[in-house]
Amino acid sequence: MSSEQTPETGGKSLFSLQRRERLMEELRAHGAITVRDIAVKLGVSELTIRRDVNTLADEGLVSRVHGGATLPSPLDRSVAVGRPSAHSYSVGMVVPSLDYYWPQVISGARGEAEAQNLRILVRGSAYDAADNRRQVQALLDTQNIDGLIVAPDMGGERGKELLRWLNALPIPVILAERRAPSEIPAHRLEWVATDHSFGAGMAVRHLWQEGHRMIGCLTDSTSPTSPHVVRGWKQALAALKIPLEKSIHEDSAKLDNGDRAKHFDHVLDLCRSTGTTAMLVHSDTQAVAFVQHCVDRGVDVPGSMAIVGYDDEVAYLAEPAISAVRPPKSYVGKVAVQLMAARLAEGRMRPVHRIDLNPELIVRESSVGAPRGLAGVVLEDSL
Amino acid sequence: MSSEQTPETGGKSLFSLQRRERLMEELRAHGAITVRDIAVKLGVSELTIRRDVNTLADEGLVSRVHGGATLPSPLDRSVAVGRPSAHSYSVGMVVPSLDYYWPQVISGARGEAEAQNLRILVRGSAYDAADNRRQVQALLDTQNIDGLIVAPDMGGERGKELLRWLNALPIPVILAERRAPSEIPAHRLEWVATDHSFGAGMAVRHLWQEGHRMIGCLTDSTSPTSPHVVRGWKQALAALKIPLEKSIHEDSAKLDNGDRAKHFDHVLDLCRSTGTTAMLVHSDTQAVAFVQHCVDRGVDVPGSMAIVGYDDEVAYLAEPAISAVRPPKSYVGKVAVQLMAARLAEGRMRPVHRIDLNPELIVRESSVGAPRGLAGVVLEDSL
DNA sequence: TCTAAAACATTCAAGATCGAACAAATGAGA
DNA sequence: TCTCATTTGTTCGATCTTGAATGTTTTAGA
Repeated sequence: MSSEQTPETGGKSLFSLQRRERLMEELRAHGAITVRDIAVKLGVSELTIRRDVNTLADEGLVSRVHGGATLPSPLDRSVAVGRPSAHSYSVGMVVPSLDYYWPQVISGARGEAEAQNLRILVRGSAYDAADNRRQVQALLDTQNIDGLIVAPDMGGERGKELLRWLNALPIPVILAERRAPSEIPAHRLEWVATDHSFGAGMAVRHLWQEGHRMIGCLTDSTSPTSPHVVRGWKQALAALKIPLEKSIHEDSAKLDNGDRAKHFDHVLDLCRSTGTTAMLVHSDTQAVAFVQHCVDRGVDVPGSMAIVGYDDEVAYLAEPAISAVRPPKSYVGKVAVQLMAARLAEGRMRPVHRIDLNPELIVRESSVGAPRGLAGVVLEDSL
Repeated sequence: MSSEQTPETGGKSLFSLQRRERLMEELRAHGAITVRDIAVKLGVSELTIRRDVNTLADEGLVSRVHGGATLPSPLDRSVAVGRPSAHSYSVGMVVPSLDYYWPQVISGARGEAEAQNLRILVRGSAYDAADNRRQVQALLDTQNIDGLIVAPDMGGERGKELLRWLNALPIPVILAERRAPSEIPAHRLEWVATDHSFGAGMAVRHLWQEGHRMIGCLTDSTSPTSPHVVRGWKQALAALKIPLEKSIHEDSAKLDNGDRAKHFDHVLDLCRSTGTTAMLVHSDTQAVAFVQHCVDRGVDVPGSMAIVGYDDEVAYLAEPAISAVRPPKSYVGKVAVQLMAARLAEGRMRPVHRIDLNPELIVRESSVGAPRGLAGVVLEDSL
């Protein structure tokens, strides 16, 4: 074959940088290269390739071996020794609220950051993609950020666009309490998120075990976690063969106090007519309000109506104390920082990690004991 | 298999560094090696292996024994210098194969175990729930296990029963490359698994970007990972709006050599009639066979048929070298041990972690360049 | 304890690879 | 266009890696 001599470069010589890039490509494809093969392939002398290999080896990008080069190996003493990486990094953190939920996440992150010798720069944002991006950009511009932990708003096309932008940033990005949907190929994004769906399922199964056979769900559709809670509730119903179409699913997101009371009465009516004896209530603040309403209406909790709150900020304050699903907020922050530290230390070779954390079910008084049913209870004047 | 003499490097010789890496891998996978076995396996003389062992022993990475080498042992006077070596915990590990896939997982686990000062006890099992349970029970009975890493068979009712049993064990249990289905409430089980579905999607999107518009899938239905690969393939097709019902999905699991050739011809016929110009082939061994078949039939790879293999054990040996999705096997083991160490250290307060790792796409020659189509290619006599 | 087989160390040689020195070519800037 | 700095190529002796040959040590079994 006459063409055997022809290098693939088609006669044009490459600059050394391009050549080294090619060399690394071959290396990534085959794991190892011989000086001879590459020299022939690129149409340059072996000595040139050897010099390239030396350069790359000095930067720690390859391991030199007699006859060629391999991907950096831990057995290669030249790279193995000099990497204690005492270098300290700065990590930006953008969260959608500094009042609710996120303080504990931040606190977990700060604690771990201290252990990992990282600096954390926190910025609050709104539940809004445009503002998320503004805040991230501000961190990138003014601070010297080595990595980013962020909980972006993912609604609509703007959310997807934001995710694509985050995925393309030159620094590692870790989502907190968010997951990129699989249809957008954010192949570099890592995340750590609570499995709210699992948490909801746990609550439903707990209520089932206490003897409840119709279990409803009250949600707050304004919260980003709400869809996951609903999904978990539905899956659990399906697994327990509770008919979904007969089960109560109400939303009292945007109601003010007066309307809320009316809505709660409506819910109690529905419970009575469907035989529902237990409710999963998303956001424990709302659960507190609902329990209060039940007590006001003479509905015994948990006797006539068992309640599990989703989230555990204030659930213990109610009378009776409310059982609640508690997301591992501080661990979300902690694990995010662990991921970031490992990513910064290990670089690209480390595979993308995506972590689910399970919440915990805290059983208090509002959900224990067999159901007595609501049938005999009359609103307005019980007994 | 033609001859057991054939080294598995397929004739390509390795550099010394790669050989030593392989040696360490075998060592971590099996605990001990004989000079002879490795020499045969890598196709070099025993003397060479002995020299490698000496080199590694000088660095304290192995302990020399008559006939081979073992992992560094505290009994070995030459390494006994600065070792606290009081193993805090023992972790059992039960995997379904010691020949395929799992050696690298075990190697990663052992490497991390050393860093975490844990002891790992490995047992091979069959791809069978009953045997899994037997092996776990044996570890529980005879060794003093503080934790368990296991890759159980999850098929059928027996698989579910096994998971429930594992979930109820008094020690922490971590699944490797397995996920408990959400319908069984294994609320204590943690896991680390490769997101094969993501990997398949990555391959499809890569082929799409290279210009392919009909992308088929060849699977091996006997493998537990196969369903995930197929799911990822289907999802990616849907996302790219490739009609699933017109796309090729064939299985050549239980075919012997002659039938396989026929089946491959059948597949090529289908490709021609559907306009399919690219295939995702599960298990890279099968991908190698398929590429070989294409070359034999005068079908140009990648010009007329682009191929991406799933898994990356031997893909680089084919001619042309096959692009492949590479699961992060050693990280699966490594992360499992990290999870276990943290669990043993922190106890019940730590939330349950469930980790997905993304595979990597290694682009080689078999998938690059725009498709030319199969239309003009005639089987049996090209040109 | 003794013996045979296997494993090991040592030496040497062949072949390949490497690197120093110098020459030639190339590209950027005056 | 010319010059200088940088990159690349050639030559050749030095160095590295591997394997065969040979003698010594270790191991397992009688």
